Amino acid sequence: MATGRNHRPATRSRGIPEATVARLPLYLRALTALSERSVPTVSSEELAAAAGVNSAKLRKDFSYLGSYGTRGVGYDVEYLVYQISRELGLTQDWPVVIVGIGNLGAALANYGGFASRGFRVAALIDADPAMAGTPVAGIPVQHADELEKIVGDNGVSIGVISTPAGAAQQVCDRLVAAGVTSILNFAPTVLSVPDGVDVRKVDLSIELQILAFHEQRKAGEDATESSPDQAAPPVRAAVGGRKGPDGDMPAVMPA
Amino acid sequence: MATGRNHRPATRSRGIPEATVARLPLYLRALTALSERSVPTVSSEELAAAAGVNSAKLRKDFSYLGSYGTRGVGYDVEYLVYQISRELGLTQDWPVVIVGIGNLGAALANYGGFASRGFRVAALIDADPAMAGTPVAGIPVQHADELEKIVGDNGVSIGVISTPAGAAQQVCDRLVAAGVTSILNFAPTVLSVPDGVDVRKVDLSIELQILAFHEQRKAGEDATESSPDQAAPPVRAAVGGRKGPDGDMPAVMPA
DNA sequence: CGCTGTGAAAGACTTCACAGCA
DNA sequence: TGCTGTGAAGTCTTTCACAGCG
Repeated sequence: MATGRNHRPATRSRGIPEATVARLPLYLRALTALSERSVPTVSSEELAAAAGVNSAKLRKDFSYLGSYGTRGVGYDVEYLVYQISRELGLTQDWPVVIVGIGNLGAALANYGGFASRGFRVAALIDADPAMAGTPVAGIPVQHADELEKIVGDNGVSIGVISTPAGAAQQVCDRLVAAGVTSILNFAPTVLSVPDGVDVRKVDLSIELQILAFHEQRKAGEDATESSPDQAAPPVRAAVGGRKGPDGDMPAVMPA
Repeated sequence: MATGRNHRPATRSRGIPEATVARLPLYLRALTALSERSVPTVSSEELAAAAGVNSAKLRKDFSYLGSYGTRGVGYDVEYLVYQISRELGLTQDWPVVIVGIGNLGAALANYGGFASRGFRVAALIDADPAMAGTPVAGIPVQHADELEKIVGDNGVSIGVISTPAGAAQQVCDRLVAAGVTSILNFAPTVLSVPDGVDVRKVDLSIELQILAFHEQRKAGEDATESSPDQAAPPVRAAVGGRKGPDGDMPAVMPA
């Protein structure tokens, strides 16, 4: 999923597997909920259920962090919250900027899940001068001209891009030039960045397309693909002799 | 990433690997951009760069769909757009409902990436009666009481949940009871659903936490973890003898 | 000759199953 | 006894490298 650099390319000794890192936030969320309910300890089975994974996976994941459980008992909730937070780097403060304050940017600015982890929204930035000064989620929007100054003054190393696709690469370049080394990209574009900069992306429509794929499968299990296609299947340019998936292909193939 | 059912649990004959399915939307996006620029053909190398993957992976992915390229030439852009769309089930119309019209719900309603694929926002639903009737992105918001009727009348099989975490499971249950079999969940909760229902989740803060993890790594490469922790490391309840990751641990461990 | 399509090898991740400690 | 921690096995994914077709 990450578009950024390859982590742990060769050595891989004390490194935590990427798949495990990606699940730590899930565990943390489940543990935080338990903590709020003052639950003192939890078994791998219970915690796994709360996080939506299976217990073997969870135990294996935790084994990369160290031996933080007690055999016959389970895990101490508070202690584990701390250990995972520390591992994820959430015991320190991360100032972030959000660039592009449309609906999505506003949603992000308002999102409680940032503040409650180590993230502090240092600034909201938008290219529209009309927005400058308007507070969103209690934070005044600043003009894009200020970007470099804001990043520098606040020591921002993480930037969030929620601009339209067309502006994303340019914003990205400026963020990187100003010193940002991690970027979360919501714009539907592939960003190119120099080595040493991490990019992760969230594309709102990709997940939906994956669901559609599986949904189609379900529907196709009994009825053999109903509904006439609305777009005429474009016949392949010059060459012939395509070999598609032989099974379920009605009258779509260009002879 | 998916919280839903296991796809292709045993048989795995004509199935496309899940990892490939997850990349098809990326290829589709890159191809669509090429198509708009009227580029007729593209090599695996070029397309891979545009999609942010490597070319071997791309060719392997396409090999699961069939032999749609021309050796010595590359892929026909239009033809490939069609084939991938079909494979993903995007040649048909997918009515979706979005439940929870806060900032995020509004952002989703306005998001162009849905409509341009096969997705049609059939309705926006919110629990707040004050919002009923207000149009968002040109679509009037309807009250949650109407949920079952809307889903039934429109034959909705995909639902998007952008409510607060507390409401998500309940909304999910109602969607499923009304006939929805695929759910995209933006609320930071693990949803439980019956077999046969797919859930995918997008958690805005998880990606940020993963970035923080890597960012911390970068910072720790030279200086050995500065800044005094703001929260006192909670000492483990009763038992002692924890064995953490030996290497980089300053004065954090509970003796 | 150039680029696709694909076996085969390598690598990453998950699951199993049980030894071992509290 | 009960549950963690973990080697080992199994599965999925990526990468290599080259045969083969246009």
